[in-house]
Amino acid sequence: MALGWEDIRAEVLRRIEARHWAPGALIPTEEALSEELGCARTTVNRALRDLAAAGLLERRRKAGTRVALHPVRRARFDIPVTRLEIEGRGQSYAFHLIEERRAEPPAAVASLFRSLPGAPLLRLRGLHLADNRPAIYEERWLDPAVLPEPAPDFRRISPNEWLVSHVPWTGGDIVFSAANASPEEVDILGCAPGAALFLCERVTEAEGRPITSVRLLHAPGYRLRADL
Amino acid sequence: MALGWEDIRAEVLRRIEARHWAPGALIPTEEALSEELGCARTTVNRALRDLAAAGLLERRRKAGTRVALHPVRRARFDIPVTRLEIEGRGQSYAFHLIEERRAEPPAAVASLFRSLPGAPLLRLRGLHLADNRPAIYEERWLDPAVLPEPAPDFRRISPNEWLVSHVPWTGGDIVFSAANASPEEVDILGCAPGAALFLCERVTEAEGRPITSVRLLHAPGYRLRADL
DNA sequence: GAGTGGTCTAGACCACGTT
DNA sequence: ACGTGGTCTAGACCACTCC
Repeated sequence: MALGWEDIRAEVLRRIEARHWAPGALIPTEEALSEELGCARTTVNRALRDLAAAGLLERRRKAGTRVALHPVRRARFDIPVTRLEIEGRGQSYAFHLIEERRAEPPAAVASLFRSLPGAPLLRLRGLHLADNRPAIYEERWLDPAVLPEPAPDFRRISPNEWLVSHVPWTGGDIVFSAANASPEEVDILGCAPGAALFLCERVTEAEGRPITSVRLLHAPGYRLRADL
Repeated sequence: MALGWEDIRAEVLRRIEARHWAPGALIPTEEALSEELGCARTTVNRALRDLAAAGLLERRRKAGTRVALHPVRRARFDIPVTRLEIEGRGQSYAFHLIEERRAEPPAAVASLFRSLPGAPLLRLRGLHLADNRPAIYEERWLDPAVLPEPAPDFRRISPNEWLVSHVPWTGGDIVFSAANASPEEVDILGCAPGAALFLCERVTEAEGRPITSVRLLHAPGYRLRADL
């Protein structure tokens, strides 16, 4: 015998899909299921917890466990270091620093960082190359407080890679959208005028404080893959 | 006392961020940690399993647990039913069916569905409206085997919503990209010629077999938000 | 108040993969 | 071969929340 929690999960999933338990309906308690299926309640708990995390069940103490009425498709994807993403496609990687200077950020960025007037941020612009062709154009604002003395040489290591391996992050936001290439971006990325570019805007935080905000413009043809 | 697994996770996270355990370094075994921190090994296991799922640790039997060398940013987002997504923004929702017919799919789709020649799929095209303005143009191929008799009326309920609440899914793929609007899409979405559109291509499977493949073109201005 | 899920414990066995 | 993580068990207590 020896039923594992994955077996229990499979059985519960089967009953949901067979509409043995209808959407919105209450399913038996963990204890009842553990008796029926012949395993410990802990094992049932593990299985139901997993299905709830996947969005198929809704659980509340005392109220019990229900089959989700509107099963949410919850997708996940990994955002690797840009260098590894490119090398993972079998291409060679290079980073070209376009600009590095201290500057007053625009109002929107300043309010995000809650930075004081007169305390400039670090402005970084650069280009990630795959097989020596432009792949991603990056515009970044960075809180200089996270930099050590002496500061890293961003001509040798991209801000992306340096940050990932030197500054512990605790969370952040990402927004994906599409944008037509501006004349300057056409120039930098070598794409057609007005080409549709995949845009990723990311704010990374550590301990509740924004560390860096970055705008990543991907050359035409970029695809972001995720699993359901 | 009564340390919970979240306390253990917090302590381990603290040591990683304080570089008490360097990236790539081996950390103590579950048993050693449980003794040091004064809890059961199960509790340590739960904490380390969670950190591994978040991409901060790498675990292998016998080899032990290491601090990830290149912490992967693992992002998650929910893909709700289109109607709920639009209504959630406080806008009114409507769906307009443009086309519904049986047809032989193009080769790429046919091979995906492993469908036999002479067994046509259902071709659906429609427009999701937010506040009576075009929001998402949808082109879909659907395996008619999943439809009941009589078939649902897709003029009243969008294929998206009907599928989510009637056909259990077990997995799938999503690919996001950016595309310039074609003349036909300009016409349907009422956008500028060549506008950059956010494109979502999704294949949904049940029990390892593709059920539906859909191409969703979002009107300009669409943003997909995710959490790190 | 009482029912249900959330978690902890201590011990045990097993699977895997490095050595 | 053997060390490490993966999991199961049985029992217990607690937290939340519905009634």
